[in-house]
Amino acid sequence: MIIAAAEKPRVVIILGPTAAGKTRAAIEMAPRFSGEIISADSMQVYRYLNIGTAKPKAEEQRSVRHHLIDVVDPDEEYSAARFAEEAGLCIEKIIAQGKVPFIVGGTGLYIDSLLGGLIEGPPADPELRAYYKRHAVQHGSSDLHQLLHRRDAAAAARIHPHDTVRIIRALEVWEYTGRSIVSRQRDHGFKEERYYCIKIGLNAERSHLFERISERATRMIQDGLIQEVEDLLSRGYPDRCLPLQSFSYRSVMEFLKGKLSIEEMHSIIARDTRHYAKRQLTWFKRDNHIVWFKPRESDRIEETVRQFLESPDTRPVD
RNA sequence: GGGUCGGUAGCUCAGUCGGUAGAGCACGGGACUGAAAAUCCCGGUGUCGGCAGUUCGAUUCUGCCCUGACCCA
Repeated sequence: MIIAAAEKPRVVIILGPTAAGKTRAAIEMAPRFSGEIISADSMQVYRYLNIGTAKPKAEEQRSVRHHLIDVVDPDEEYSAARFAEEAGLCIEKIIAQGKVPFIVGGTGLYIDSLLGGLIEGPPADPELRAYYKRHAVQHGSSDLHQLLHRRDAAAAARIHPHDTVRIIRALEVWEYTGRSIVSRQRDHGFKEERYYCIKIGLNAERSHLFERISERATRMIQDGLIQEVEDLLSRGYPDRCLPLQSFSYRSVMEFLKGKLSIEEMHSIIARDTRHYAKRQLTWFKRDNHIVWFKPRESDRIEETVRQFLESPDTRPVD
């Protein structure tokens, strides 16, 4: 008896730095291939954060089915692991309907953990994290790094003494499993390959991208970003909660406290967004499976997606 | 017209008792495995306003010019 190898689910990924035109491209492409969109954006999962996260507008979300937008409240926790799990379920459902999943977003870690899985490890322990964070504030992050060094020297060697977030995660993994986070990372490398995918990268010339970022910041303010923040605060969400600490929102709160003029607020939002775009590009650059396009190259993108969807399931050669 | 204080990196400024200069931010590069729009690391990119003088050597001292702010007329 011959057992045919089960084909891996086919998914289309659209990724790239912020403001490169991913949303637009996705809304244009998905209907042509009877696709549904799964947002891979760590901020668009939050309800009520619409303008500042450049969430697709209501009518855009109606034109194509969207998933993993507005799934948690702003004071809830979300994580790469949860994303990978939920996005995986969405993919199953979409494929069961004979449709094509389009994963669209700029959160590189989310995309990689969906495609390649995360290392085995304990979930976040908020109390433990708060405890170590206090320690770092009182004694300095280097002191916390010393503590990690005593328990898990291999992890300490790979994590910078100032990188509090990673020091804490390494300690968390150590305490729950008694094993080093690095021994797990070493062989993992997001290599799992759960899906057969094409990665469409969207990017523009740096100067052009920066112009788009500045224009978008202007538009967000015109569209009512300040009101959005006031609404969030009046709903009772504390300004400390994670999504409100993200770049578009924290500057608005500084403005509301009178610490920034509106012009300063705009330029700081634009600056922080530029920095973010650069970090995203650094993340994506090391992935040589991405096929890069400029914004507005719909025809070429469509052609590439079509070839991928019609091709037999053979992995492209590196 | 006279006077005072300025002109140094993209911006704000420091500095050189004469040996061609350095901070913050911007900007560039990088890391990243359950916080990732988070967190962190590395990098100075320059006719020192212009021209002349003194000097072995001038961004630094002198003179003139240009230019900005302020003050007096």
